[in-house]
Amino acid sequence: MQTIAPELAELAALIADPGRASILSRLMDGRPQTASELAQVAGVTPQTASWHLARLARFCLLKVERRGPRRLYCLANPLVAQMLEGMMTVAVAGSQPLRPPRIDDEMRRARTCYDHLAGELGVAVSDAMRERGYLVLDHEVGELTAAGTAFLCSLEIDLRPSSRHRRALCRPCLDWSERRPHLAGRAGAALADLAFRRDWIRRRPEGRSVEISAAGLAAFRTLFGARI
Amino acid sequence: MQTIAPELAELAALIADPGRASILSRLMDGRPQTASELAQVAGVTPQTASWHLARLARFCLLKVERRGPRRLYCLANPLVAQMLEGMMTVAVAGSQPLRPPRIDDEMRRARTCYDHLAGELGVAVSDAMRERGYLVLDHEVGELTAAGTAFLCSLEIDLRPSSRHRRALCRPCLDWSERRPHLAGRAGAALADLAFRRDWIRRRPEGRSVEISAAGLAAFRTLFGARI
DNA sequence: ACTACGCTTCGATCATGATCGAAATATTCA
DNA sequence: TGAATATTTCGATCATGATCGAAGCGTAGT
Repeated sequence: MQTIAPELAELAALIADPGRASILSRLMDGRPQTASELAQVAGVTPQTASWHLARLARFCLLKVERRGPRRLYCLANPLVAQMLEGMMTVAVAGSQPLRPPRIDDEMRRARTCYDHLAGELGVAVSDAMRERGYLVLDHEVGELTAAGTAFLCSLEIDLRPSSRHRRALCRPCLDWSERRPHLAGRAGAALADLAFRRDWIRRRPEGRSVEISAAGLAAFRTLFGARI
Repeated sequence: MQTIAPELAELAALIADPGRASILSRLMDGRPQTASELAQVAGVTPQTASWHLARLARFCLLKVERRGPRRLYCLANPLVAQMLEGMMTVAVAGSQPLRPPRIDDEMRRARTCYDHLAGELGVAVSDAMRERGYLVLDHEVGELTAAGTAFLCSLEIDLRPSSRHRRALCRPCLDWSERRPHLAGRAGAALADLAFRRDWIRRRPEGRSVEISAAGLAAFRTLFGARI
């Protein structure tokens, strides 16, 4: 019986190293990062990181872009991000009984998940939108209502599909720190984009977590009705 | 920065062994199987398989049910199946350039993917339903149209949600052998269930692949318009 | 209670691959 | 062209975990 089990094992082995897992996890913030930065994140020397990055890129998990003397790495495509999403969801569930849930507070509070909001912020915004009837969001399925579409349009959020790749408008993404679904898909990405543009949230120099500005806190509370 | 990278790596390491990958891949057919069967699939001795199974079960990737002197193992929950789906999709894409795509012919022809149809059959049926306007199916998003709902109802397919877990009615699952999406979710599961009940397809004693009966071939062609 | 069978635990062996120092390569800027 | 910096390649070392034989355990049937 020929199956894809060998390929599956090969892929898993690629993620099974703590250093590479850290790199992939870090790249889930969607921003291209240099080999040196990723070496630091992984807690290994640059030459070791280089070896890890080469393996990940050879398997097309990573895309590399040469910018001057440095190389910027990022996840190869949304499929990889979605796969990691799924694995993280199972990972926290599976390792739960043994390990105390030691998650960085800033990370839990607010972060980006590839291209959309996650953490308490992401879940709170999604919950609020659901309560207002803008959204139907489940562990497996998500749908933006007419009212929700109108609401997002009133915020000048562009929900038109990109020409390149067709993407789901609205889909759930299981938040691994909150263990509840939050909004992902084009709508989630557009919302995060808006939040950055209006300076509601700012990327912290270190890590995937984001800082909620005072204006952002007010906006999420009043505009969305988020309890945060 | 505390992340879930360690847990992610731990989970990946669990799948990274060829034997365990074979076991997980095999269990994707949705049927509980004994430790001995799985040992044979993995190509290892029973005591080695036992060790693998214990590790998988400890991480809650597998559920075990004691039936007499033997133990039946199956995937712990649909989340695990969906994660493996995602990994397989990336795995075939990533390892493609190097490896010749040596996939078992029967497997490619028709198989089950956890609870729905896959392979040429699964894709052909999904394509046909799409062409008839029953279905909108994309790499990321799926929707059953009113006509599609009516069609499935006319086949006496029960689309009511199960009380236990809410599940998506209609979602795409990327077929790793065909590299195209096929129908999954409650609708896909119900359709596969119907196909088994009407003896359109039969499980082969060995492996995950299914055999299409003569009646099945006729049914898929005439009822669905599938080119298969 | 005894036997048969499926499965698991223990112990020892062995192979794969992660790591880093040292050195080479590539790119930009002066 | 030469210096500075980022990154990769090479080589040697070392640790983790996969494997199977042997033995132990638990369940079902006689």
